[in-house]
Amino acid sequence: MAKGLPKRSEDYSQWYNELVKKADLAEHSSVRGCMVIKPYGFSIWEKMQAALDKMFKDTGHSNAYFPLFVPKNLFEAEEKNAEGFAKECAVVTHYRLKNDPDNKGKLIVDPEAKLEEELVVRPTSEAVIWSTYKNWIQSYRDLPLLINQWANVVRWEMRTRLFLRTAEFLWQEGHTAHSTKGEAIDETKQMLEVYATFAEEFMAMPVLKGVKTESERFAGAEDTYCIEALMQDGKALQAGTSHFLGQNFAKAFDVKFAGKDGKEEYVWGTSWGVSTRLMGALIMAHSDDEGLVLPPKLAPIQVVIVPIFKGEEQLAQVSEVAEKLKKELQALNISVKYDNRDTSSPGWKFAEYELKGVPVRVAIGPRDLENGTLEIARRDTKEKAIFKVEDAVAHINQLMTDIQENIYKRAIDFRADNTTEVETYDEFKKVLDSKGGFVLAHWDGTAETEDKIKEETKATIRCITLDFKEEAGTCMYSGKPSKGKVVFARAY
RNA sequence: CGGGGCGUAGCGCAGUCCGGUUAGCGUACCUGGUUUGGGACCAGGGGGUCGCAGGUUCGAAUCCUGCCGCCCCGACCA
Repeated sequence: MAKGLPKRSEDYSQWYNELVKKADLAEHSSVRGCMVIKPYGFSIWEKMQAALDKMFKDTGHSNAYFPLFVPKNLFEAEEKNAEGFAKECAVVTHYRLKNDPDNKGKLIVDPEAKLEEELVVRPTSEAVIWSTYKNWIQSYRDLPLLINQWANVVRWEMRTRLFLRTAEFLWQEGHTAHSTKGEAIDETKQMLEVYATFAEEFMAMPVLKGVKTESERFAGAEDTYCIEALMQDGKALQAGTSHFLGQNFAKAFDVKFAGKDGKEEYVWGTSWGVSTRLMGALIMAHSDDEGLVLPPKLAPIQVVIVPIFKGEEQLAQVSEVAEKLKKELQALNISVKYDNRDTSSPGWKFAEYELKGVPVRVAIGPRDLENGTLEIARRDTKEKAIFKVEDAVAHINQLMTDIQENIYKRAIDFRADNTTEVETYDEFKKVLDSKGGFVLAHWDGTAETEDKIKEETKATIRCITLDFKEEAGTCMYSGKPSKGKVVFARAY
């Protein structure tokens, strides 16, 4: 077990916190609730970005960038949205500092430099973007408008956790405008599919696709679609959302287009986003008491080669084999690190790369040189085996696929084991307290019932899944009629 | 915003209750040597505004007052 890393079974949340820090993903900054994403953590995020960005481009979207600041009058234009975020907005009220006359060397806010119109630091960009779209859209020929931006946003959260909820976070937000309702809904669903595909194929993390209930819906949206993942501690995590905005923002910002018939109509909108929260999801979906377990497709280093040697001469001999292997793997587009530092021992390196989740480790030592072999270890199962040097490349290449599939399968099995259907409220509570996970139960469709359940059990309705099957029943809480079972869980 | 905790070397901590050598330990770092198939060892060395500001005292990391910051637990949320 990794030095100083708490066990998941003893304290899951401490395990998470420590892992994030020890694996060099991120650390707390001197600013409350904000984090520094460290190079290793950031390179995972970059890999996520690259994969997602390609998927966005492949579905016809273009990137753009809109400002960080939102004038208050713009921000409040869409009332529901403004209301929803009002409690957690950072606001810029002044534009200048000056020397403190009473305290040499210190600065104070210059009271004379008060802004007439306060600027809200964006908690999301609908307001700025829709006020811009007003100028970009005149006719049906300008539609659809398919824009994404990679940006930071600020939400003044009361309680924060590295990656899972920070006051400032990085994300992408797609904002599209369409001429018909149907097209906008299709876009909303398409992007949900993109997210689900990304989660499953790249993060190796199975997700439920569904629709949020009214109380969980994005403020200002008609419908919020989401992907929900299950973490190893049995809590659910919303990993991405895609919103059908109807004409709400178009009306708030007066974005109309002339149709072929010359009639003016409001455009239909969508917005969708995933954030650095995905880092938290990735960590909690696969990692173990030894450290991170990264899917090969997102691992900054896919293969690490550790030489075992005495003296420079031996290192040179080992290096010959190692460098050759490295080149051959790189030719297959596999990222390889050859760690030939003589400043730490092989054992130390083994532990270190396990902590960091490197999928495959190769060790080459004098014994191997004699036998023409090397040792290959996989992070997900901790299996080690000796291979002929000439078989290594093919085997490692195969491992990239195998590990990706194995951890995905493991996560699917875990989710299956932790998804429970219940009929009664007693059963519901028992499952929540014993194993957690997704709990499927009948619900009468009212916000009141949902609230009561949340209050009493801390579980929320994660979503009504897209493959929701109609099945008459009675609500486990109120006994009123229900159309089918929805997914409950305690969530992050 | 409530409750709790913490702030002493890069990191992790002891020392604070009960004031008193030159502020200590582990780890990391530097030098030299021996090592290296699962977090090596020996020897030597460098590194501190004890969170900040006042106060009490012959003397403050330690006591008093005020402030600041961060973390954790709750209410709110992606």
